[in-house]
Amino acid sequence: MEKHREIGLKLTPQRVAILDCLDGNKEHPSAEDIYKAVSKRFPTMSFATVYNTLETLKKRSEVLELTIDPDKKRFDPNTEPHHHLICVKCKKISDIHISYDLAVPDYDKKGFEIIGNHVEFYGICPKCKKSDG
Amino acid sequence: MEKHREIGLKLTPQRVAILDCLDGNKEHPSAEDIYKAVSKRFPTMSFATVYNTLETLKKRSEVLELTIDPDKKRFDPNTEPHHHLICVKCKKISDIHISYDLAVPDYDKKGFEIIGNHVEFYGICPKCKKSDG
DNA sequence: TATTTAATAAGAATAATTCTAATGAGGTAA
DNA sequence: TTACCTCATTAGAATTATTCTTATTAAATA
Repeated sequence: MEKHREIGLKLTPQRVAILDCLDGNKEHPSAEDIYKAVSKRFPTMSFATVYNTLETLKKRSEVLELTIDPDKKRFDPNTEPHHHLICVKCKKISDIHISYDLAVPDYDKKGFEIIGNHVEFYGICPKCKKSDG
Repeated sequence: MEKHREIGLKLTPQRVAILDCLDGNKEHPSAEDIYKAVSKRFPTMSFATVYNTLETLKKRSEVLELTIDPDKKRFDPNTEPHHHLICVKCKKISDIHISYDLAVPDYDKKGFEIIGNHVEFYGICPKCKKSDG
C-alpha cells in the first residue's frame, strides 16, 4: 500500500478502502461489488470514485480489467499473467496459474504481431454441480 | 438458409436479411453493426428484431456471442470451436482455426468440471502496425 | 382463405459506465 | 504551520448497450 505514496498516487481514505478491498481479492469483483463493499465504511462513496480509481489503477497496471462476464466488467488485482476458469452457471471465476506457450500457425496470424494470450476455461463449479437438480 | 424452415424457424424477410448479413461474416459484428447493415434494405428494421433474432440463433447454436470486446457483445456465425486474435489498437478480431488441448493441473481445477476453453490472443494487426507513427 | 401463433416495431425501461461541474481535501513549498 | 495549487470526490445527469412491453402485423398451415 505504501508503494502508492512512493510513486505519486494521492492516498485518500476512499482509495485506501478500495485498495484494501482489492488487495488479495480472488473474487474478480465488478465495480458494483467494490462499491457495495467500500460503501459499508464510506456511506458517501460515489460510483464515480470507484470507476475513477479503477481507471487510475488500470493505467498503472495495478489492476486488470477482465472481459469475461458478458454483463459487466470484472477487475483483478492479480496482474501476473494468468488464466481463468469460469462457471457457466453462477459465473464464479477462478484463477489458473500455469502459463501456456501457444503457437499460432502462420496461416492464422494474418500478419498480426502477437503479444500475449489469455485462456478462458469454461466449466461447472462444485457448488453448481451439487445443486444441479 | 432452407434449413431454418425445416426446423421451424419462421422465415421473415427481416430474418433472412440478418441471416444473409451473418452468413460467412468474419467481422464478428456487434448488434449495431448488424442493425446498420440490414437497415439499408429494411429502413423500418428495429433493434429489438436484431436482438431477438440473435437470441433465437444463440439458443439454436447457430451463432456465438463473444465476450471479447469490453464495450459490447460481438457475434460470430462460425460455431465451430475456434479461437480469436484481437488487435489491441483497432479491436479487429480474426479467427484461429486450430484447437489446443490444454491441461489444467488438479491444483487449479478446484473441483470444477471443465467443459471447454477459448483462447484470446492479443496483438497488433498489420494495418495498425503501419499507421503506428 | 381463415386461423393460429409467433415476429415486428417503436419506444419505454434498465443497467453499466462515463461525463460534468461544484466542492473538498492531499501535498508541497514558503 | 499556512496558503495554495492540483487533483479527488460527490451527486447526478448523460450516454450506451441491451432488454422489456405492447399493439400490430405477417408467416405457416389446415
